[in-house]
Amino acid sequence: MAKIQTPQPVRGTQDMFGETEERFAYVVATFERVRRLYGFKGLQLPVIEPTAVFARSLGEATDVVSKEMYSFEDRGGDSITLRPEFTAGIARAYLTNGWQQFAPMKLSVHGPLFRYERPQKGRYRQFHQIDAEIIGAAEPAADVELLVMADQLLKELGIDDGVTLQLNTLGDTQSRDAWRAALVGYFNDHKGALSEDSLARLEKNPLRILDSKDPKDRPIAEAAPVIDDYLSGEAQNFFGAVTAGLNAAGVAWTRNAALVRGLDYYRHTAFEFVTDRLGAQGTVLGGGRYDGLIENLGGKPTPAVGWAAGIERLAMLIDERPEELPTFVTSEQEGQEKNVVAVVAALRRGGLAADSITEGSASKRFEKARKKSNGVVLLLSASTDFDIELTIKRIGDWRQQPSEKVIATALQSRFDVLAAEVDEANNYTPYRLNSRS
RNA sequence: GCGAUCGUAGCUCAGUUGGUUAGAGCGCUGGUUUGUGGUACCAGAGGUCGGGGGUUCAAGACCCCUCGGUCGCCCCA
Repeated sequence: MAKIQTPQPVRGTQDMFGETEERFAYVVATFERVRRLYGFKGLQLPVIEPTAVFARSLGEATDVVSKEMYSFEDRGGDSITLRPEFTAGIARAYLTNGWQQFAPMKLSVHGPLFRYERPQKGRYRQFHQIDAEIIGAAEPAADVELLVMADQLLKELGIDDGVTLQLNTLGDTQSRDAWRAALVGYFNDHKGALSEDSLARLEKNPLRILDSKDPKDRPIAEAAPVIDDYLSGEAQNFFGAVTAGLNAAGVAWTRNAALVRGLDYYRHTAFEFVTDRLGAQGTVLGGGRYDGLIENLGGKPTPAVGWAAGIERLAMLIDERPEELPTFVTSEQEGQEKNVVAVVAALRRGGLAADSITEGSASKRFEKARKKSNGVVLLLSASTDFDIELTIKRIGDWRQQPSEKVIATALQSRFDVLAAEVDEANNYTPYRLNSRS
């Protein structure tokens, strides 16, 4: 008989479980809490969008659009793309749902994204981001609010240490275009000295030559025209207001005049929270202002700012998460399964995580319960039709604090007291024997 | 898409210049011991040595191809 081959997972995808999943869930939960503090509404969006949503907004020449999208024709012949980022889909939803009426809108999303890239640490083909956007707000206060929120999120995740906020302005469209033209001219004059990669960038995205890592390019990049010389007075004032706001809010930042973002839609504020703890994947959270995007999708000119952060990258940076384990219930003798079920149900109804073991010998049961528990094991030692005698075992400090017995009647009301007592044991407060009442 | 490196049990790894039946620890399963029960002991299950081809009397080891992981480049969160 031919052996059945188990299909391998798709390259660049991952199955998350245990510690990895705990970290992931913690990042999402923290984000959900923090975004509410700032009044950002949640969103649920489709994973698939018409290909045009991304092609028009990110820029046809960007790597994401030209070679990294999962695009396919569906059975109706429409070109569909698995979303490679959030911003374009949010802008599309804003327009097709007529959300202009709610502007300015503070929105947040999280979920899976797809890019066909070479996988490595912190880079996957299916990856996940948290994302926050403010649509319909032209004032620098919106940029500041998003950055302050990002800063608080990273602090609450405990990863602000070693992560720095790099900030730049790309100016308004006129400033950006003038600067870009100057850069192209400058780099063309130094074509001979540029690396091969940068020669390709000169055609596609000349701004990116500025943060090339190639030592050949560094001296040329460092002597290149700087955006500051091309900023209009308005753009200067805007950037000044953003930095003043950050200072007022106590958010640390550093200017990085070479910081340009990869996607075409960015204007004015551009920023990245970077770390050196993730190898080649230095950016942990990044974003900026994209005042031109909504127009590109057929809407009226609408100012907007936003950022996104990779959940996997954040999850790799946070401290170890203690696994959340339940209280365990087991019995000393055989034939107590029914009462074990009753006790576990009572604990769960009382809001406590609980589980049970009924298989195996008494010593194996206790051993297993001990290992899988949160440190509290309820040992059901005897029972009558009305009473269940339980011993509360606190693993770890049994020498100092002898385990104590509690008797619960089988009446439902009495189980509430039991739940409260187990809750106390879970919290390692001094245990108090509760006499039968 | 380019370069480098690695792949042996569920996990972490050992495996000599190619040489009998591929090992250890942890984990898992069963048992013994103990007895308000834990750190002891015994036994067992579990391996296409990533996959395919080649060299050889003989390949986990050497060669080629391929798949996958990791690290850079690129890109980006």
